[in-house]
Amino acid sequence: MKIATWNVNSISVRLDQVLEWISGNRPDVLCLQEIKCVDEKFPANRFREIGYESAVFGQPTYNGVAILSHMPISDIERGFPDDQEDAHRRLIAATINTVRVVNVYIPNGSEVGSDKYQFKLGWLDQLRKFFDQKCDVNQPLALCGDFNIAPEDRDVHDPQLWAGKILCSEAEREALEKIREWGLIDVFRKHHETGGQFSWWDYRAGGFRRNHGLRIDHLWTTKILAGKCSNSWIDKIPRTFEKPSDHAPVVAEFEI
DNA sequence: ATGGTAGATACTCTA
Repeated sequence: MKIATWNVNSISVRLDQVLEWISGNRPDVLCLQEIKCVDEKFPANRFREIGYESAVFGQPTYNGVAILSHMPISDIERGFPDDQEDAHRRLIAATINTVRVVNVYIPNGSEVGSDKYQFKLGWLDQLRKFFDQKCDVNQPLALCGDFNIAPEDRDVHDPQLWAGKILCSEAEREALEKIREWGLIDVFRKHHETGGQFSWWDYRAGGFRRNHGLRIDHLWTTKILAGKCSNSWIDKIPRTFEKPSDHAPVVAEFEI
């Protein structure tokens, strides 16, 4: 079973690239973030034409997440249980082939100390509570998405430059560590010890050309599923396309 | 210390 996650930064702009990538890679599950469209505008028919059904949780202009699969998608859950109607749409969960897939677009946080930073830390607390209340650590589960956090310095191209900055600050890393402590394993790190492997490069200042990136897109699984993970990698090829997303897909394969 | 780019929407906000 192959599971992938990709922040596409607008599904309407990136549709042809996503269709091409699916055709070339045939993931069983593809988690998308920042679709930036409402449910009615999501191109579900285009994915159905190539054999993929979708579960969508969109909103106008910002955020929005979706799960695609060519296997049956069941028990779809959208947002946190106590969300208000106007809450950011950043989480969708579903069960596919016995795996509970939790797809998240964790807030960016803007700048350390800002209101958006506080919102990010609060959202991470809510995510930990979501696992405590709604998920079973003894079952196969994958948390996938754009975490907007580089967990360690080896996930950062220039740790000194980024020290204490957004995506790398201590409080963000601690809040993410609390989620890991619920019972999740970074399956990319299970297969790759070395640093310098990134999933996001800023559009500005030639970030990709200079390899000035961060590893902020992740696939973390419960122990029972991590034990079956045969490989995980970041596919940098779509980042070389014309008009790319600023993120590359992250993939993991499981022997189930 | 600052600016650089991209996307959606509406002349600005978010990343």
